[in-house]
Amino acid sequence: MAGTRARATRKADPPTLLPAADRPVARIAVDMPLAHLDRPFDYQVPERLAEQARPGVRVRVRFAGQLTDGFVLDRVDTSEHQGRLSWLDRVVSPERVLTPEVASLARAVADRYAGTLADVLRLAIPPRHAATEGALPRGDASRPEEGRPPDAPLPGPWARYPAGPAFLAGVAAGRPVRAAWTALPGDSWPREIAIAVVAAACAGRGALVVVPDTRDLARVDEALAAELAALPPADGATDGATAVARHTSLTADLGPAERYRRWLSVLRGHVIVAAGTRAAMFAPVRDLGLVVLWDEGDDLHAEPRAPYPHAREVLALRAHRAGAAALIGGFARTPELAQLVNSGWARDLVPERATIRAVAPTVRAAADEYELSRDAAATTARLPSLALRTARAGLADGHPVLVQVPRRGYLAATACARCRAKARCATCGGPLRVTAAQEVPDCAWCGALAGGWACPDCGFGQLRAIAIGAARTAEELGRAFPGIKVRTSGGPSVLPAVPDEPALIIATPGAEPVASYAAALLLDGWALLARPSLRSEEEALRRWMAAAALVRPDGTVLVHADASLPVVQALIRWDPATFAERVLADRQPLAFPPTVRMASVTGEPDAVASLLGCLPADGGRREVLGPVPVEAAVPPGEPERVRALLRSPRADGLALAKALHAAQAARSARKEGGGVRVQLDPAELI
DNA sequence: TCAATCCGTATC
DNA sequence: ATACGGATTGAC
Repeated sequence: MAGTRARATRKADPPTLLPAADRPVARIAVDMPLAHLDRPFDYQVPERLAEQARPGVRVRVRFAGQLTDGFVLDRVDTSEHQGRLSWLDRVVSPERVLTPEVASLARAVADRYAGTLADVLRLAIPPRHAATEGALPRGDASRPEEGRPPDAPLPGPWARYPAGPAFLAGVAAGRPVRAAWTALPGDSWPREIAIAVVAAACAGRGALVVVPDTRDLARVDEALAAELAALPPADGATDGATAVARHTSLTADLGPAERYRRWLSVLRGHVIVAAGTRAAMFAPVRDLGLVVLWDEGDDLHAEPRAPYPHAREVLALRAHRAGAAALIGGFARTPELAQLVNSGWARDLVPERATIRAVAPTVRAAADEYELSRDAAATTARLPSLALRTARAGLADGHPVLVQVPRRGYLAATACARCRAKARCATCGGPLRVTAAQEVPDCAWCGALAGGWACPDCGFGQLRAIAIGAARTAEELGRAFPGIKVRTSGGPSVLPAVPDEPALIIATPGAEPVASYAAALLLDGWALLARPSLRSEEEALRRWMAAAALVRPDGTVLVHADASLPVVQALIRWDPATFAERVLADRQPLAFPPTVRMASVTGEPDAVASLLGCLPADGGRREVLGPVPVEAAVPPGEPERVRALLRSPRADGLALAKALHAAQAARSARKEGGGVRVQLDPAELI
């Protein structure tokens, strides 16, 4: 002993430490978001932790000389590792927070998005709150199937969809039926979701509902409470609270204690249904039988933290792996969902035309382009007379009238100065942009200069920048309708609902108060369509339909856009599914997502170049566009940023993600600095 | 000849 | 990240 005293830095393991008799090796997912360390590490389980160190528990381990958090993935007999194993330092809590289902889902999500398991686990598992863990009743709740299984729910509002009853029966039978749902206008969608959830509960399975925001969540929550309360309590229920409280809602804005309490009640099986916003997509619902995604086109479903997973993708992956049913939809539809239908993964769940005619308002389009283009700041001239007449008639009916105004501040894009077709790069199809710094427009994707551009539609040779005029609409309308109450909803102050009385309700998209409107005016639709985004059309349609869905069946919707445009036709016909299919078909020959897999690499020029240089060779099917400078203004002193796009066939998506992961691993192993952001399926490709 | 420092590499 | 090992440098 005395001989080793001099080696003060050496950590002397107490000689009393003995390995566990049973499976003495723990495989640990260490909380270390470095790409080259994204794999399990083995540790020796000391005897004293033999019982506690079960798969799924949080632990502390000594990793690279410092104590780090981690999760036990597995307990095994032996390790493949050549060197000596460290001892597991501490089991933080006996709670098995990482279930096998979520562990393997998180791994799949990391692989899909070129991210690390550690990053995904941080999104999936909320921070621990020790006091809450102790306060909540321990152990498993009784399973619903202990009693007589309740009768499958009656289709109710689902009978309005030809495929509705069959879908519901499939869910109730525990089959992995998957639907791409186009919801009928009106306010019955929360109840439709709740009924599908009840069907899953009848099969003794859990359900998970993800919605974009807390407003939608409140409505789903209410519907779930009503529909689940109607279920007979399970006969075998051991405590009254368990039998009644069958669902919970999860949002990020709850405090840490309440957030963890509700999440634990899902984990422990006290509730079998969870509804929530984005982060709930990883909720450890037991026996998952159904996942639901509402308003699948809302960009809130895209997680802004690495590795930037999208709720649609995660829930589809999850349903697939768990053998659960899936209900994905909204009023509108994205080409991504159309792709899921095309590939055969999901089946259409859409209403028939006769039903739509009966419940959807009449939609009319008024372009008034000439008037608008002459002077965007003109006052009442901005409101076509038809709009004023529509509003007046609606108010006379004794109901509120909704006015949807796009938000300000959209980026400048370019279009043909004559026919207004969006200007695209001749080389790769990306959008053209004009910056103050240069006279010749260039492509935002590949950087190719577009000197001598000519419009492919009309042959005109001049571009114009597109920007949106001020939205002084509320003021103008107030003047046009003296004596009528004008209320606004949007930005920081969102009205959840308004009473059924004559009033003008001015709202930005997504902030429309729930009401039974006599009419809706969808202003500046042409400007929404001119946004420099690949998604401008589908996004415009989504916003229009969300507003139009609040209008009474005998009401009128007036959209401020050219009626001959397919996207406007889709609104008039209330047929977002066909439109999404068409958008998808249009993107095929252009090699645009989602018909191809795209990834973006953003960061300082050197870092992006080095990452691209680290990419392993591929079979030549991968394409690199750029890098080009990022358009966004750089604060003084900040380094310039560039972006490269990678494009590959869909079938090579996993290989693309793997290559990007490998490139990041090579860079992080070499300690190369400079933040590089790697994003698969980037939301905006401007 | 020894110690202080640098660089590269592994992290169970 | 950080910590360690091996190589390198520099002072006695």
